[in-house]
Amino acid sequence: MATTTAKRGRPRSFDREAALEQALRLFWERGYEATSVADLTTAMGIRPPSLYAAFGDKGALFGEVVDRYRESHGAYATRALAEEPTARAGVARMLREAAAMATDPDHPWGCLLISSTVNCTSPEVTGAVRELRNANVRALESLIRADVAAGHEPAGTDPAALAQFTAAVVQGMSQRARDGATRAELERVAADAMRIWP
Amino acid sequence: MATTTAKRGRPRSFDREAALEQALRLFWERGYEATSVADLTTAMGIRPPSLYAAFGDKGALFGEVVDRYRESHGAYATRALAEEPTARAGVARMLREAAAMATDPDHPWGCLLISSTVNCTSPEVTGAVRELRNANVRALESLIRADVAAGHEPAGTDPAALAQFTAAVVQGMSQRARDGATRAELERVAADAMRIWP
DNA sequence: TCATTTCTGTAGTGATCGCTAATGAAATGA
DNA sequence: TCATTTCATTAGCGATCACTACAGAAATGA
Repeated sequence: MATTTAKRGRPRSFDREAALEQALRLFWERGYEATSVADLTTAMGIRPPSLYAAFGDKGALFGEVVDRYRESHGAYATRALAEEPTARAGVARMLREAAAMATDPDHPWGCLLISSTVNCTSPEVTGAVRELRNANVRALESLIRADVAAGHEPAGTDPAALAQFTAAVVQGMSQRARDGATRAELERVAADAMRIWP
Repeated sequence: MATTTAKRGRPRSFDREAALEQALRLFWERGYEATSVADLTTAMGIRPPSLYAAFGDKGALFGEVVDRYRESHGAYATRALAEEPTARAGVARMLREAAAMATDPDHPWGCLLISSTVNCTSPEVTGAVRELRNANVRALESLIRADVAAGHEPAGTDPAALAQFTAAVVQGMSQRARDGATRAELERVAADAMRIWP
């Protein structure tokens, strides 16, 4: 594994996790393609050979950044859907927290999974992150469908349509945050979006 | 003006409008930054000096592309809001047509004004197009406000919130289209979004 | 102590970026 | 005809792209 601690030879002189966090911030703010390896090494405080030895290449580093993002800043969505008693309550909480996350002044605005691979020339990178987004839509649809089957939602509920609508709103909120929309404005968008539930 | 016909000297040997349309397609599909001048000259069928003589530089060419887009593929939104009798009817039509436009197989998916400058390193280009988006939100808010004042919408209507919500949905639909959402799926999103109107 | 292993810093690689100098070709007006 | 004007072509500018060969430095086990 890339994260195992070396037992022999000269030890790494930088904090791998701290360097990864710097890379995450940079990719979040500028996107995959617009972030150069020179930008990364400067922000991470290391030289190119150290980056390549520790992370492979730019694409593999971005892959680790995506994983780290999903387990940290992006984990609120999975948590909201898993912890709330119904899909409806989960989506409401997810949208509410998305408004707060996307406008948090402590980190770049918007969602890394949504913005960082827009206009990316690498089909592999673009496709991998797109697949994560589309998988999230399918997972949400399944969650709603299960809730309808269990009688937690009205029989007229359309799981696919609700999932698509929710995805569009979340992704639109991310873009609006990048354009300067405030947390209050996006919380209002989130609350309005919930009114379409049957 | 850049569009006036030359009266003396060797005439231009290519169709400026046709070349501009090719540039529009490329910028629409790949975004501003990921489209290189070499890509552009190949698609436009000209050599770099001809591009620079006719359009200035890459940024100016993109500016003309944006203008052309707003007057062609992007004009449906302004038309919808201007031609329908109420803001509500205008927004409903705009969202419906946005679903069709964003998934039209005859051109790149999504909206050029929304996607082409995401992750762009030029503050001028990014800022100019962001301002167009934000101006559209403000214009929609004013339209709704005027409609409320004229009694065409219920007194409880919140123009700013409705404009933000509509902007988020439109921008989310563009992103979903780029991820492969179908016209029918986005038309359903558009129809659902209208249900939040009072 | 010393060979082995792994990391770090210097200094690049070839490719591509946006852009342009220089020259010749094709039109005009006089 | 012929000077003038404008465009097209070739070729290449310096800067930056992702990435790496190489050598020295710092740890290990024997």
